[in-house]
Amino acid sequence: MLHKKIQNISVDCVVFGYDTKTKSLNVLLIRRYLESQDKAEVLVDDHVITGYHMYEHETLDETATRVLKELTGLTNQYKKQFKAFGDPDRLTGEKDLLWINNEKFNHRTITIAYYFLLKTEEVDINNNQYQANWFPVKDLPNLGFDHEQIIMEALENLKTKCLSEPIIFELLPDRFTINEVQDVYQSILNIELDNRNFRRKLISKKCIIALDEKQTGVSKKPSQLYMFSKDVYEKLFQKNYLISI
Amino acid sequence: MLHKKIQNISVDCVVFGYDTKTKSLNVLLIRRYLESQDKAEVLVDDHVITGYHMYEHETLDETATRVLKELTGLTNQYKKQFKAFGDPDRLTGEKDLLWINNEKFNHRTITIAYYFLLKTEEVDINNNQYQANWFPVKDLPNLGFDHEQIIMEALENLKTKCLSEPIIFELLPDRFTINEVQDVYQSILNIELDNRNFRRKLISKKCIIALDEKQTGVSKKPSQLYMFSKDVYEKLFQKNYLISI
DNA sequence: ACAAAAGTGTTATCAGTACACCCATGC
DNA sequence: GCATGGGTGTACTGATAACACTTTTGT
Repeated sequence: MLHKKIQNISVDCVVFGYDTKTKSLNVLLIRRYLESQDKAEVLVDDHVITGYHMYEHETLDETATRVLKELTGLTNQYKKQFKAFGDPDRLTGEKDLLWINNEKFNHRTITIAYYFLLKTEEVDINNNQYQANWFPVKDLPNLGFDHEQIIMEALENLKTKCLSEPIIFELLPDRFTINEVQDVYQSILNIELDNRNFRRKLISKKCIIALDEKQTGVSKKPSQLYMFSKDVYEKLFQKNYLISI
Repeated sequence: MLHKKIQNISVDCVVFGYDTKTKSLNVLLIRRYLESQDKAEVLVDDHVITGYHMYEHETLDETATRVLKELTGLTNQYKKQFKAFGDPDRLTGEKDLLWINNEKFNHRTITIAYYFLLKTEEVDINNNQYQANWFPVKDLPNLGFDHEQIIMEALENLKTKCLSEPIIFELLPDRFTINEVQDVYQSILNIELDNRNFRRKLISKKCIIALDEKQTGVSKKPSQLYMFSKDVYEKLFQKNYLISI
């Protein structure tokens, strides 16, 4: 009883990570692979985001947290419920039908979609059963179900939200350089920023704290490291009601 | 088959309207009333927002549109899906249980919540079966289920959204005064704005068009009427990526 | 010494804020 | 003629945007 699935409700999770090396915003996808019964033919071989049915006893947030933990082992990551997807035809692609029949899924399932922001280096993708891999949002592979749409809407929401809340730091290591922050903004928003102006603006914030440390192991001028203090941010936060329609 | 209910999924609609007379942001609520079988006792007498089960063949947006139409007769109103509510205990208040048992509802129902923005004067609340009435968001009556939470989260979303999109005009008549717009912002955001600055800012926008008309039937200086041109707005729109964390 | 990325300053323009009085109308 | 809300102008301040060169390090 306690772990009874709700057959027609699932939670799907778009997991965002940022790769500082390639300066790419990535999504964690799992492989969807199905052979015919005689193993002569590959019926389905593409990718999906991670998700699972809701259990009777869970809140939506708990389901999302459980799904992320199962994939990455991580808990306490930034998460945001951003939209429910419930079109009657959202699972009716040819390969989706093959997959659903094989897995005995409900054809009429609505999904509550979350996105997570996490530090790529905290995830060991080789250490899980799902053949999970990072893919750049700018170059996604073939995706099953309506998952491309879900990822794109997650990204839209993230674009808006990163402008007004300091969630960008969820994607970076605890100690980061100013240029890394700029790179993440540029990757998410798909724009170019002026380095001097950006640097001045960011450093002027009290919640961005310069550390007594520089980068090591780089073959160039090592850059100053900073941290973000959520504590300071929350103490100084005041909502501004700037109407800009 | 076509109209088969999905028993554990509903769409609930927070209907916002603005009363220019009382300068109040209102929510349209329906009465929830239940007597005991011998009619000797009133078991439930409070209010809820409007909602209904999703049908198998519908998208979520279609369900929301249908629910609004049934309550108000209106279609084509601004609507926004803003959150799903799925706590296991969201329908477990004492009166909620009485109500659910009487209506044969599913105890474990998740709801996808929408809010609508509409022009109060377009709704005839006397002309429907639900005993619907407007209530100020600042002075809500007792609400059933988790509907107070749903309304409050809808309001939070509306607060954020009205700062960056011209949705405020959905709440006003087609022809409005600048001061009316200011009043709506003040009601939604619960702040005071400087009239001169607000007026200058609004009039400077090309999508706000002065009409060759003034108010009539007022016992004071009649004010200039304006309209909002969605057309002009969309032509001139450009996203600004102002990072303000 | 060279390559590679880090870091730095000034100016012009625009937007936001604060603030108090006169105006036009209906009664 | 008076009560009511409508409408107006200016000066200050802070933020944004545009723009090119020097510095520091590892190799």
